[in-house]
Amino acid sequence: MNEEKLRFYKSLGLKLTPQRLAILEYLENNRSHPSAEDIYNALKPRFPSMSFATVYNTMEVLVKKGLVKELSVESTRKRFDPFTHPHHHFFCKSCKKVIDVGTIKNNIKIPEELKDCELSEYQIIFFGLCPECKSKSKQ
Amino acid sequence: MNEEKLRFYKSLGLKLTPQRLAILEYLENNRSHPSAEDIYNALKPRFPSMSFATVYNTMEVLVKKGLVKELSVESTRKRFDPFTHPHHHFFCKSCKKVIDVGTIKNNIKIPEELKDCELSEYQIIFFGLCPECKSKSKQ
DNA sequence: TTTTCTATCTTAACGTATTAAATTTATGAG
DNA sequence: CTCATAAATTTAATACGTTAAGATAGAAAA
Repeated sequence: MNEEKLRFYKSLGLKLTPQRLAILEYLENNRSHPSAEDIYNALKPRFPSMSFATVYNTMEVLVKKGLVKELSVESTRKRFDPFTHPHHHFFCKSCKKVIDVGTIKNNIKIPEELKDCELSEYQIIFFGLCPECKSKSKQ
Repeated sequence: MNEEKLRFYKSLGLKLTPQRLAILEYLENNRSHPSAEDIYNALKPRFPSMSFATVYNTMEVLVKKGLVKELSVESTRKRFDPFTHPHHHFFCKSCKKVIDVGTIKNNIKIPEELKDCELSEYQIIFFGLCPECKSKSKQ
């Protein structure tokens, strides 16, 4: 990771521990949608003493800083999205894979019902079977 | 609950036990978005022996039959929606309340990325603070 | 009514997320 | 560079939501 990146993370008020740097590195240019366990497993080899608490703590900080988004595609566990540009998602009900979907052309109008709410964002989630699971289910 | 409703539920192949009838009755004309616990608490007074397993089992059946939808607004617990007409949702990050939003005028085009997927539905979820939590946060 | 079959209940286990306390570490001031 | 401090990590325990298995009860069918 280069100097500029390091300065950037520091400028956010983040203490740069080896574990955090490893998590940041893992997330950089990562277009998957890892669960806490995915992150934990990925870093375990390099940091055998690493705990889930560290993963959750770090991810909470990163979400607050806007460096990562939290997905609500599953109702049993958190999924994180390191790609923060506006986009949407598909969720495969069978294999739990998430597929990125570009922004939807027709821009959504803010519904009348929400005129007194403070809106921060919206997500569109498509549900179904990914190509692999689709063909498996037809056998 | 009237005869017609009973016949309808039976026609779906549902065995009509008192607990199920109570859950169905609770859901009828219910425009909230209960969690399993909400349902459990609502029925506990009438059915002190009722267990969570029964709630989950029944809801699973109802979701399969299409009488209830499962929402993915929270990543730590399930929320159910007994109102199955097409519509979308707002989720308050603070009090976890869900607000219904009518269908969005511009119909969403199926994204190119998903052309090989088998799509079953999509959800649009707005996130932010509901009017109450918004005013509280400004004090 | 008797039999069969399914739903329910209880209990326990599971996966995931969160918390508290004690220890260790990064950082900035001196 | 050393030290003091605040912050992060570790460990362990705990909370929460969900699911599974076996025993029981109850509804439907004959």
